[in-house]
Amino acid sequence: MLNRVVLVGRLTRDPELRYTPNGVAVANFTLAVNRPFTNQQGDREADFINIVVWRRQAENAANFLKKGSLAGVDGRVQTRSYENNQGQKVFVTEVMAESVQFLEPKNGGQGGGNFGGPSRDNNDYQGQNQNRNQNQGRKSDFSNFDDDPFASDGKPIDISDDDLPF
Amino acid sequence: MLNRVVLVGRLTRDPELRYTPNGVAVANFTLAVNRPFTNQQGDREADFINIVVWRRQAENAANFLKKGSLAGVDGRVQTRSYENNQGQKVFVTEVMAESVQFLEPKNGGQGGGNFGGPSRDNNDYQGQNQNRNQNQGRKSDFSNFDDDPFASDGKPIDISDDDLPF
Amino acid sequence: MLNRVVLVGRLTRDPELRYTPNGVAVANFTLAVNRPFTNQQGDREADFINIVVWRRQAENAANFLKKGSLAGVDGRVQTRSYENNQGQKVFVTEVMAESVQFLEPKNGGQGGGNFGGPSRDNNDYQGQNQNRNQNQGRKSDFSNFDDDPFASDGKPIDISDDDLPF
Amino acid sequence: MLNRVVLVGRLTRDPELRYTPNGVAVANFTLAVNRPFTNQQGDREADFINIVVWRRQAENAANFLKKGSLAGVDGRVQTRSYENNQGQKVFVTEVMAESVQFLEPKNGGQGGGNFGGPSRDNNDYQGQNQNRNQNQGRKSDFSNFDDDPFASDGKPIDISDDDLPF
DNA sequence: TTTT
DNA sequence: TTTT
Repeated sequence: MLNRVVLVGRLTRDPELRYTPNGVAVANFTLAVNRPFTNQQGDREADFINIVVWRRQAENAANFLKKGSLAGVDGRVQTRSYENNQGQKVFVTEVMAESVQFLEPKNGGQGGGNFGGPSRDNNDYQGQNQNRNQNQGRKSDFSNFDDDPFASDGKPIDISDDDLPF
Repeated sequence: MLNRVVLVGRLTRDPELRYTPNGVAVANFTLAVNRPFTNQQGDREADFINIVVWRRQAENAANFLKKGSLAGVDGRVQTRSYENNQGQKVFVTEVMAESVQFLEPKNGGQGGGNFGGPSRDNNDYQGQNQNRNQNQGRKSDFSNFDDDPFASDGKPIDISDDDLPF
Repeated sequence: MLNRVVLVGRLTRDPELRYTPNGVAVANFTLAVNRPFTNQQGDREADFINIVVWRRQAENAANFLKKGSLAGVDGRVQTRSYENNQGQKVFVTEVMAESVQFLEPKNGGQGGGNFGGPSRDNNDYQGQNQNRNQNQGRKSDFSNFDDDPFASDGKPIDISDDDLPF
Repeated sequence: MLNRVVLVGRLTRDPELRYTPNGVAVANFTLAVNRPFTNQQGDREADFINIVVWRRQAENAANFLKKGSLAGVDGRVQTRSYENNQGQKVFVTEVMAESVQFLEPKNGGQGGGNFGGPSRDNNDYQGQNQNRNQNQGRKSDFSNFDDDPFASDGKPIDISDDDLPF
């Protein structure tokens, strides 16, 4: 069933990176998303939405995002519950990010790096594209960067899993 | 900042309709949205997402949706907090629905009624469309229904606020 | 960069299924999505949005959807261009569906079957879920169907790739 | 019926601002949205998506966005057709933006201004919020940056129609 | 506290 | 006809 969320906001704190017993990376952070309207007192409020990311993207988030970073998230709303130390059931609603976009420019550059997206799917998608885009020939040229995924000239960079040194 | 959620799922209970002291209608319900994947035990889980709707749409939801109804929601993620009777701060994340779509067929019909969308905006949008669509002339012909908003021939129907008898 | 579309509408024609030279399935169909407002003449118009689906989901679409079916789509907006027989460049905008949801009830049932979602990812997601949901234990039970993926009792069914007999 | 698009990308040219005979502002621009995957040649392609905005937001777009600007769009997919000078029917698919977010930082600032959202609705929403958020009182505190589009007291700023000097 |  |  359809379940889709897209958010753009700022991290309220540095991402927390952890590993499951099986060694899978998970990162948590909170996105403050300003509301497009003001409340009765004329103040602009924000929603504070908890984000969870897994695997490579969790590590990317931990490496590239920090408190205050502007980020975009594309994912799903998920709910779970647990019992707290008082034995009460606590219900949690959070966003499971399938892709995280880094929107903060670096070094006065024009910003807009992006990481995330399915890693294994990559090949599937390429296969698809190979067929659909044969008449297209339009490409963007994010060329010539090596180890440092953020070029010093401030150009926007899309960081796919394959480009990253981890 | 961008904050958009789209869900399709089933109501876990009848909507609860209330009125604020100022007489504004608010409805609450929970949408069970089945996950597209199964867990390690091979079970398909669901997310249980709390929805809030306001005003006319709240009343429409109360009138047209019930436990088990298939519904679509387009809205925003919102968070708030309150203090419970033990003096603990409880954080709540819910979806403020801007439009609710009724996806349950009625009377063996082919379903797909839709209500919601901005009521006041309607005129604005019409003004826009009047200009943009002058070359279009394509319309959908879900015609000829009168009082019963769900035509007996099972044709899909969009129920705008203006069509509804309240 | 973020690119997300979610649609619910009805097929204007049966899906067209084709195969690329490499044997990859592609299906095309058009979704008529009624606008939530009426035009100046009081008519409700619709948008006719071209959808492309790949691989297993293309075959599912061809098998389970037909003209008039109510369907949901979660995907991306894509553009491409080609040269027509008059040598003119034609620009095309369509939606590449990543998941397609079947919203048409069968046999007077309460509808809401869903197919699609990443096939290979399935395992990744399960791995994730195995960790996140250990306190959850909530499951939905789509049990006991065999060859015909649509149970005769009209229960809603999520058709994952693995469940399908192809 | 559900129809929702969210995009983040860069303008390929300055927005074109026009006025209808009735004096309603309309702006058009194209958003280049880089794909999250590379094609078979290893090139990263982009989708070039045409955006239409109306009224105040059209004027805001014309004033605040230019070729190369990073922008977010929340809107609907719309289709229309017209007859070209050769008498051929041309089909057009574009995104009608309901809100446009300015994501380009100004003068090395921390970026993320946002304009758009319904103007008339503002009051409606406030009325709603007045009731829902009485327990909230949380505001976001992105403090200590000055340069301009961000107020000196560090308050987060969404540029709503009312705040703008036109 | 969960739907089909 | 495309952005960074």
